[in-house]
This record gives sequence, structure tokens and C-alpha cells, in this order.
Amino acid sequence: MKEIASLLVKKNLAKTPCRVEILRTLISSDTALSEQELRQKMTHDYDRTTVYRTLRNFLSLGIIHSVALEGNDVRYAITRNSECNSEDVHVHFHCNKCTGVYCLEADIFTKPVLPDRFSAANFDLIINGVCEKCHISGNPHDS
Amino acid sequence: MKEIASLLVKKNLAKTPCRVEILRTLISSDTALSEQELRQKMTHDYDRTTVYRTLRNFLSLGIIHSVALEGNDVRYAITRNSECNSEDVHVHFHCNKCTGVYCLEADIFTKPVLPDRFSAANFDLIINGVCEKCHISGNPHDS
DNA sequence: AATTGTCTGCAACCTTGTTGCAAAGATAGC
DNA sequence: GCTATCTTTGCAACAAGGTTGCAGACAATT
Repeated sequence: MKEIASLLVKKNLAKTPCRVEILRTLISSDTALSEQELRQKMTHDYDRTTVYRTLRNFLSLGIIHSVALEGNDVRYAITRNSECNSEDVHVHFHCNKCTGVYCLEADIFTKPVLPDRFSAANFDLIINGVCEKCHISGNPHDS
Repeated sequence: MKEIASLLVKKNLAKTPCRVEILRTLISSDTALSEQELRQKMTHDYDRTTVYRTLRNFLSLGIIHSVALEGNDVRYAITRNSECNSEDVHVHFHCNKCTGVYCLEADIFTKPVLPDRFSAANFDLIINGVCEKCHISGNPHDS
């Protein structure tokens, strides 16, 4: 919890309940969460607008990042140095069974050679498949 | 134009004006189009619902495919065998200047090694950067 | 040309993104 | 610890998609 407080101080943000709870929820989740999932996991029911603005704020500060999936499905996750913080490569795994989205290490990705005159600033890779938790049983981890 | 007619016949779809025009527009565009861009490029103003249903229809038949970008931004493009039809790899280039989305050859992509117990069904790579048309001048191709 | 089944347009509703404004809360100085 | 100030929150409201049902229009078939 000190982690959260110092993060907010570092980013010059007031330590408000909504911010603390959003951060706590995202930090303690092993998957990226949709806004809906996030709100459901939070104990207090904050207004939609408040959560929206807080997420937007966190996004622009790089505290969290978002993953756009097919079908207007956006997930949010804490940006951890060890996983998703590579300057220009983001790798996410989307499980077709439990629908969870996991941040994977960026260094498993090899940058492709682009056609002439195309220059890349960053890469976003989404891998669809079956995650480790759903691998054996075939049963989803979250139901 | 025969191309379009035979495509529709092959997929068991009636040759209706809306379908023909959507296909014609997508085929003649070198970039993936948003629904809005698509509607603007079409000569007849079809109802939003009609376009929506037609696109959904084409998507499920694999005639077109969609690319989900950040910020609820979805683009649609014809699925060409030479470009985007690889069974499990889709590579798209999103230009930060002209905002265009181009389908790139899937074979420039190298599949990464996944963590234990993760298994992949398909890969979606989105590369952000500057496209060939915006490369030199710095001026966007479409304005 | 008539029939049948599909497609289109309209109305309507839901979700998500977004803004303005006023009330409530956090931070800083007294 | 209390007040002033600036920030954050909640509410209302609207825009843009996504989505469905239904009835009239249209395409394909006989």
C-alpha cells in the first residue's frame, strides 16, 4: 500500500480513495481488466465518469496502459517495468477460454523487417490462444 | 467488377447495391477504412444499420477483416490472399501522420516463443509509425 | 410477372466516450 | 485545527457506435 501512496506522490496526484482503489485493484490483478471488471472488483461504486477520468489520467501518465481487443473491448493494466514498459514493444496474450489478457515480456518479440520507406515507432502484438491456467483442464480460471 | 459479383455468388450473397458498393469501396482503397470513412466514400448514403449489418456479415464470412486500434477506432479492409489471409497472423501498419492502416505481408512476422503452457491460435501485430507515403515530405497522403 | 425469402431503413435501446458544472474533498498556510 | 484554494467527484447530458425488431422494398427463382 505504501507502493500506491508513493506512486501517487511521484506523479503529483492527490491520494484520493478512488485513485487508490483503482490502483490497488489493478495491481492485485494478474490480468488486464475492462472498465466493467474493474468497477465490479472495487468495493466502492464510483461514478462512471470518475473512473473514466481517473483511467485517462493514469494512461497519460503511463501509470497504466490499455489494450484494444476486437469488438470494442478495452482492457487496462498496471505498467510494470518488468513486463510492459518496453519503450516500443507491447506483447499481450488474450485467452479465448477465460478471456483474460496477460502482459507478456516484450523481449520474446522479434521486430520484423518493414517494407521500404515504412518506419516504426512502436509495436503492439496481441496473441490469441489458451493461457496457462486454462491449458490442462480446459476449464476457465475465472468463470 | 466481375470480381465483386463472383465473390458474392461464391459466398451465397445476393448482389445488392449496398454490398456491391461497400466491396467496391474497400477493394479500391489501399488502406483499411473506418465505418465513417467508408460511408463517406460511398456514393449512396446507406443507413448506418445497413452498413453495420453488411460489415458484420462480411466479417463473419471472412470477406473482410477488422483492425482494432486504440481509442475505439476500428478499421475494415478486404481480405486479400496475398496480404492478410494468413491463417493465424495479421500484420497491420498504422501511420501516425496520415492515420492510414495498411495490411502488410504476414511473413515478415516471426512467431515468438511463448511462456510454458501458453498456446497460441493467432497473432495480431499492429505497427505504429510513419508510412511510405508520409516518409519523405512529412505531409500526409490523405488530408 | 408472381412468389418467396432476403435486405434495407427506421425507430429504439444500450454501452462507452466525453464535457460542464456545482458540490465535496484534499492540501497548504495560518 | 481551521480556513482558503485548488482538485476531484457525482450528476446530467450529449455524441458515437453497436445492436435488435419490425415492416416495407428488393433480389432471385419459378
